[in-house]
Amino acid sequence: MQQTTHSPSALVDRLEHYVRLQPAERDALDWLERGRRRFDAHDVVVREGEASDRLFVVRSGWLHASTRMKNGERQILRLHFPGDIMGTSSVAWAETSATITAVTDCVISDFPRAMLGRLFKTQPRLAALLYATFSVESVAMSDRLASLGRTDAKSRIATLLLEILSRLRVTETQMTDTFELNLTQADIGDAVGLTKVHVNRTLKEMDGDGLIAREGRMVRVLDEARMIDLADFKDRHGDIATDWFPQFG
Amino acid sequence: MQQTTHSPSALVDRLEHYVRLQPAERDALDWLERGRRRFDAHDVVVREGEASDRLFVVRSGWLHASTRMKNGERQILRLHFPGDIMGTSSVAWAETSATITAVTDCVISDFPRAMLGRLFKTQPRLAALLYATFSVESVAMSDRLASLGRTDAKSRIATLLLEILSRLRVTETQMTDTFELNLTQADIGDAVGLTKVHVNRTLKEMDGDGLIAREGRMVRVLDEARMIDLADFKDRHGDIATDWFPQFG
DNA sequence: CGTTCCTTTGAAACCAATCAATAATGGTGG
DNA sequence: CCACCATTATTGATTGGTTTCAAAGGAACG
Repeated sequence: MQQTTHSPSALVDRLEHYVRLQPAERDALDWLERGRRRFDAHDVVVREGEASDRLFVVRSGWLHASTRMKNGERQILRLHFPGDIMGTSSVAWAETSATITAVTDCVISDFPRAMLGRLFKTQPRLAALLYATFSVESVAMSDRLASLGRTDAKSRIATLLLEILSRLRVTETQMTDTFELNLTQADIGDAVGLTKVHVNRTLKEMDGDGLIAREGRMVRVLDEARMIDLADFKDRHGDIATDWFPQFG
Repeated sequence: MQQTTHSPSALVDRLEHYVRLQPAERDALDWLERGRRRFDAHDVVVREGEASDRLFVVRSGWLHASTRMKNGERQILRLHFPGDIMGTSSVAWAETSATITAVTDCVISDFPRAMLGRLFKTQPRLAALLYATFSVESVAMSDRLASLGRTDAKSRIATLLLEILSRLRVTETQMTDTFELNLTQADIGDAVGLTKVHVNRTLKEMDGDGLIAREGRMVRVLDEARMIDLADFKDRHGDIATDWFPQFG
């Protein structure tokens, strides 16, 4: 089970990782997390193609966004962790573009997109911050695209593991090199474009290489430097530029 | 060569495809396109890893954003057409995350990210619109991710061709089923994660199937319905939801 | 008109998928 | 607490889509 933060708002926690927020800004964000909803692992939060004008904030747990293809195969598009905003395609369309599924038991909040409109009006600095974090996500997705398009199985899985590790470290400051991998091997395959069989063989190989050690669902990254080199990994979850943001107030 | 619009601003053109803009909003956008710079085909606009605090607007021509991997391979991350904003990773970092290269001769404008900050403050409705179009791009990238991860060569190339066609139709209203494909087969391979050799064989096969017809660089989509079915293609460049935007003024 | 880039084609090798089956694991109810 | 069931992990043999290597035409350009 994920450890959750003790702040009233996971989103505030995540964003304060980047900038110090004003009380009024914290208030505005807290509004986005008024409603709490609980989901069990494997529950579907929203289904691809459903009408929705809502966005979601992850308070605790892991989820993923996926799409189902005509041939029956599934592609996991992104993983979501505490502090993430999900369902941003709702800002562009009346229907969701992906299915959001709980990976672990989790707690999420949801709010209507109109609330985002109000926030853009009243809190321009927050709007800029949301734009910047969206950009971070977009670049992280580009990294994954390059990983799928131009690297082999071992590198793809290494990229995924490193990305998870990096993202977890944002909200769990005490994290080191071990974490609970809440995904099945089939899930991993759907995330990186491989079959579960080949994921299994590749994990075994990485284990044998001394890159990782596995014990049940716990994964320990034994040689992070070598793995970063193997995957050509770039950590996108460090600091971001905030100098261009409009002044508060 | 691409036909360019005759409006003073390609960005305004593209955004008015979604909402009717106020004069003050058009003015604000025009500011982003003050500086004009011309590039020849194959010129590099910015290189991955370079320091930059600027964003770009495409006025005419095609470009692409790519990244080079340690093994020497290249992945084309996205294509850019007139009206697109490029280099958005500058809103998050001091260094560019991708190399932007001119595919054709082109004209682009650039502006510092601080100008975006001012726009977020003074034009919240435009900020919301930029957020929404960013979301469109992000979903289009998700589509490409699923295409690379879970479909074969023919479907990947079909997806790419349909995406180009769809995007060109946004700014070139008279477009039908024929366009000049300004990419080499090696470029196409770098975009969809295949070798140029296999791209060649696959295009030939699609030609033989009656899906497309080629004449030099001109590509005609002969059976768009079948191609959409083959690629499981979703057109993301239609209308977007604007109801949640804050009121102007 | 030569040079360079791009396209096209063939043969062989390879990484990952498929097919098939067996072991672990975890949760559930009696 | 244990038997049972469903899910997940693991392994082997085979197939196949794509890459690699190599080389020859074509097209564009100065």
